[in-house]
Amino acid sequence: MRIGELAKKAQVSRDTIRFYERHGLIRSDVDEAAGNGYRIYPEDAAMTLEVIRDAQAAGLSIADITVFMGQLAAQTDADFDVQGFLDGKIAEVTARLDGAQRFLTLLERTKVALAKAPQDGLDEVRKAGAGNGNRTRN
Amino acid sequence: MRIGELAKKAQVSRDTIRFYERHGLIRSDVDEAAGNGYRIYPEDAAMTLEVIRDAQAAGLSIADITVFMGQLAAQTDADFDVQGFLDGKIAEVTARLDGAQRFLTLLERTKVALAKAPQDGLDEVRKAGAGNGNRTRN
DNA sequence: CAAAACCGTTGACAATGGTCCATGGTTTAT
DNA sequence: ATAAACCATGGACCATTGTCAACGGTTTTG
Repeated sequence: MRIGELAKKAQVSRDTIRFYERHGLIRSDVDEAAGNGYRIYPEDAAMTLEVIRDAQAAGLSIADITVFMGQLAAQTDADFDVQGFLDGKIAEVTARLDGAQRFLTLLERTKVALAKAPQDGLDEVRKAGAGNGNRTRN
Repeated sequence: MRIGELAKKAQVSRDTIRFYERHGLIRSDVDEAAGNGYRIYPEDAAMTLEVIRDAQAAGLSIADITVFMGQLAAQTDADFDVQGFLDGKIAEVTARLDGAQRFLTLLERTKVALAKAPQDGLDEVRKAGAGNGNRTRN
């Protein structure tokens, strides 16, 4: 499919797709049949873009995602510690997920407290504070 | 406490603290007693820094966090739709959390698959694809 | 067929979140 | 008392993640 269709399907801009492509996250081939220089993107590209979105939500950088995609595509690099890389990322993402979850709880508590007592009454929230959204460490 | 102590306690650089302060996320007062220009940070600043970390993990921008902190500090702004803001952020964070969770699942599946079949055998993972980490939409 | 919509490439621009450096003063440890 | 460690301020600098503009060609549509 052409870039415009993909962009619409995946809800990202054409420029973003090109940006990802420049960084090796997506690939396309020039349509040799039609002699225009147009590029054709594989069907699964839309799915790839979803994975990228999720990976970004998980806090991975473009560089990280590129590595991960490389492994998914079986670019077996020999002497690159995939398990190490994956373990590292799993740990990072888990930590980030915990933090995000904690913050979501705080947001929700704030909302309730603020709805209840429009002017004040946030002290409970403030006291509960940073911690305590199922915290384990500390 | 002084900036160095806070930095150590919260595991961020002094520069980062100053950066946050410039953006209104943290505040400090000049120590008037001691006539040096040194600044004193309140005890709860370390906790604030933890909240900031969590909020960032949840994908909020510094600007967003500033607004949120303002509300927590009861900077009641009148005619600012706090509930709307909170609802919006809760929705955003929830979505991000879902995406991150999905990606974490993918990471874990990849790890297992790759451990099992060092050379290939990623097709199962690839086929399961983007979706399917408890997805609701689509 | 003409206008509108699309495509490619290149390179500049921008916002975000920090980090680093220079300068000059203060405190603490030896 | 002197060096090492700390502090403040200001501004330059950096990577990341896109976005936009310009230019020229192609396809689609009315």
